[in-house]
Amino acid sequence: MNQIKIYDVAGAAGVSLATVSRVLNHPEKVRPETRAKIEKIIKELGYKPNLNAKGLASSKSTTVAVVVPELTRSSVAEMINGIADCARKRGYLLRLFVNNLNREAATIESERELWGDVMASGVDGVLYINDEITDEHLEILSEVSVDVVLTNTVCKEPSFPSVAIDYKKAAYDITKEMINRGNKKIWMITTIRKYMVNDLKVEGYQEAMKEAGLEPYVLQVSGKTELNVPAYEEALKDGHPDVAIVVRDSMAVSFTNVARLAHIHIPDEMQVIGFQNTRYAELSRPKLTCINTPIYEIGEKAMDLLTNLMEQTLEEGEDLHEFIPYEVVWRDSTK
Amino acid sequence: MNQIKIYDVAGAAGVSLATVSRVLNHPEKVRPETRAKIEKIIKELGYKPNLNAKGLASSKSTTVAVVVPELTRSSVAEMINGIADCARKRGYLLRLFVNNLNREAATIESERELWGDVMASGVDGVLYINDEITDEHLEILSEVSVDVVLTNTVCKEPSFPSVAIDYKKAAYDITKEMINRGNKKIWMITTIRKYMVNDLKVEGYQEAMKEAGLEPYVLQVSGKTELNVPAYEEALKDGHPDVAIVVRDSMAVSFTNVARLAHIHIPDEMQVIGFQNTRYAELSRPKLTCINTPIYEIGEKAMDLLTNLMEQTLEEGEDLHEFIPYEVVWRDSTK
DNA sequence: CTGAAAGCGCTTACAG
DNA sequence: CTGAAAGCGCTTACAG
Repeated sequence: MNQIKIYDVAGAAGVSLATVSRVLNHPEKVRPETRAKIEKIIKELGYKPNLNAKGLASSKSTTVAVVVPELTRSSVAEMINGIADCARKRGYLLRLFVNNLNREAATIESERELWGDVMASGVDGVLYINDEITDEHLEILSEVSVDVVLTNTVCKEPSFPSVAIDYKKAAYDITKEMINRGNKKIWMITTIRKYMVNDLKVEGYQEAMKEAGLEPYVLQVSGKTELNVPAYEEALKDGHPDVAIVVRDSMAVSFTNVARLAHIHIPDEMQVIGFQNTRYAELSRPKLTCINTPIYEIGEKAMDLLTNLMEQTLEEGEDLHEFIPYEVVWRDSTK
Repeated sequence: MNQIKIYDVAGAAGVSLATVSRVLNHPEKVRPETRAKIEKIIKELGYKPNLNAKGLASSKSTTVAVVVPELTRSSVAEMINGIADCARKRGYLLRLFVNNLNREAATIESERELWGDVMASGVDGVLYINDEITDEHLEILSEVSVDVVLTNTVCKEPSFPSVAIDYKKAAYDITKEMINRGNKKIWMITTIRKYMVNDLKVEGYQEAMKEAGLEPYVLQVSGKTELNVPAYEEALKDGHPDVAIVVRDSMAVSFTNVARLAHIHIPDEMQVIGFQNTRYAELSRPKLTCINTPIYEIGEKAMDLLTNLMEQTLEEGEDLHEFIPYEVVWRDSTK
C-alpha cells in the first residue's frame, strides 16, 4: 500500500521527477497541459509523497505539533477536534505531545526536553496549550525557531500570538449582570491550585464587585469532587450567598449537590453559575447556567492563525491576539 | 535551537558520523570507551537526530499513528493519555489522525484516503480506534503494511491484534448479578445507532436473561440528551423495571433524571446501572453505579502491544488479543 | 570496532 | 516550461 514513488509517477507521465515535484509544490510553474496529465496520473496511482523525504528536502513537513497537558479535561479534547478539522482543511498533519505536568519530574528541564523533542520531530509550527506559563517557559519559547501559537493559554508577554477567551471580561460581565439583577452577596469559587485562567476570572469578578461597592468573597477549593465537598459543607455552615460563580462546571455541580443537601433551594435562595458549559451542565439537576466558552472554536482559530503565520499569508496589521466571543447559557440554576 | 547535526557530534568526538549513528542505533557494536565519549558529547550538545532524515534513511520513524474518531467522548481522551504515557516510556512519538466519521463524506473512500495519509506519513505502526468496523474496513486494514493494533475496537476477524474490554461478558455478569439479587424485570437501554460495542452489551444482557428464563427488553434511544428524554418519558408511562442497565453513563444519568421527575424512587423502586464510570457518575444524584471500564489502561496496553509487535519482542505464544479486566463500582443508584 | 560511500525519496536552484 | 544534479541528515552494508 502506497509504495508509489515520485519516480513511478514521472515514469508513467513521461516527465522528469522534478516536474512532478513542481506540480505538487509550485503548480504555477508547470504548463497547464503537463500539469493536468500529471495530476491525473497522481490520482490514478494514488501517489502521496513520502513525508519524511519531503520534510528532509524542504524542511517543510506540513506537520504541526500540538502540545497539550493531560487530556483528561474535556476542554482539551474538544479543542483538539477544532484543531484537527482546521488542519485537515489546510492540509496539515498533527503530532501530539502530551505534556505530563503532574508527573514527578515536571521541572523546567523536562519542559526543555519536551521542546527539544518537538523541534527534532521536524514540525513547521506548534500549538501550545498550557494553563500555567512561567517566565522560564517564556524563555524557552523565545528560543524556539518555528511559529508558535498560544492556544487558550494566558501569557503576559504580548509578543507571542495567541487565541483565547477573555476570561477576565467574562467573569466581570456575569458578575455585573448578577449585580444589576439586584444580587449583593456574590461569591466566587475557584481552585486552590493557582491556574492563571482562574486567576483572571477572580480578577474580573473582583473588579465588578468593587465597582459596585460590594465586598468580594473568594472561596478556594479543590477541583476534585471528593475533596471539595467537605470544603463546601464548611463554607455553607455560616450561610450562603445569593449567587455563586464557579470557575468550572464540574465544581459548580458538586457545589450545587452540597447546597441541596443543606436544604438551600436553587435557584430561589441561591443561584449558581459555572464556566465552560460541558455536558455536566445539561445533565445535572437543576440544569446549570453557564458561561459557554467555545473551546472547539479556539482550537480551530488557533490552527488557522498558525497556518497563516507559517505560510506568511497574514493580512497587513492582522491582530496576533484573538479573543473568541463567549455567551451565557441561562438554565435552571439561575432565576 | 537544536540545529546540531550528527556531523557536529562526530566532529566534536573526533570520529566519523557512522560511529555516532551506531551509538544511537546499535550501541553494542561500538567500543565502550568510544561509546561513552560520544554519549557524553551528545548530551552536552543536546543533540537529537532529525526525525525526517532518520525516517527516510531507515524507514523507521519511531512514530506511531493514533487514529481516533472525534475526541468528544471522554473515553477517547483518557485512552490517549494511556497511549501517550506508554509511548513516552517506549520512546515513540505520536501522530494524531482524527477520523471524522460524522462528516458528510464519511464513506469508505474517505477511510481509504485516511489510511493513505497515515501510510504516507511514514509511521511505524498504528493504533486504530473505531466503534464500527465493517468488512470494507477489514479489507483496507489487511492491505496496510505496518503493524496495527485495534484499540477498544470490536472486530470479528481474529487476525488483527487487539486490546479491549469484554463488554459482552461485563453485561452478562452484571445482568446475572442483578438477577441473583432477586430482580426479574430488567431492561437494557442502548443507542438507536448501531455501535458494535453496544450490540455486545445487549448480547451479554440477553444471554443472561434467557438463561434465567426471563424476558429481555431492550429500549433503544438516542445518545443525545435532548432526544432521549421524550423517549424515556414514553417508555416509563407504562411502568418501570426493577433494574435498568444503560450502555453509557451520560444516558443513564439522563434516564435517572426523567425517572425522578416521574416520581420513581431510585434505588428503592428502580435501580440504574451505567457503563464507563466517567465523572458524570460521581456528580449525578443519586450517584450512579457503574461498570468501570479502565480506558487509560486500554490505551497503555495497546501501545505496549504495538511496540512489541514493531520491535518483534513478543514472547512465544503471547496472545495478540488482550482483554482488560473491568469492575463494578457500586454507588447510590443500586441498593 | 571504525570509516568511506551509497542511498533513502524528495526539493530546488541552475541551466537550457 | 522542463531536466540534470546537488543536497537535505541520517543509516547501513561493505571493506578494512
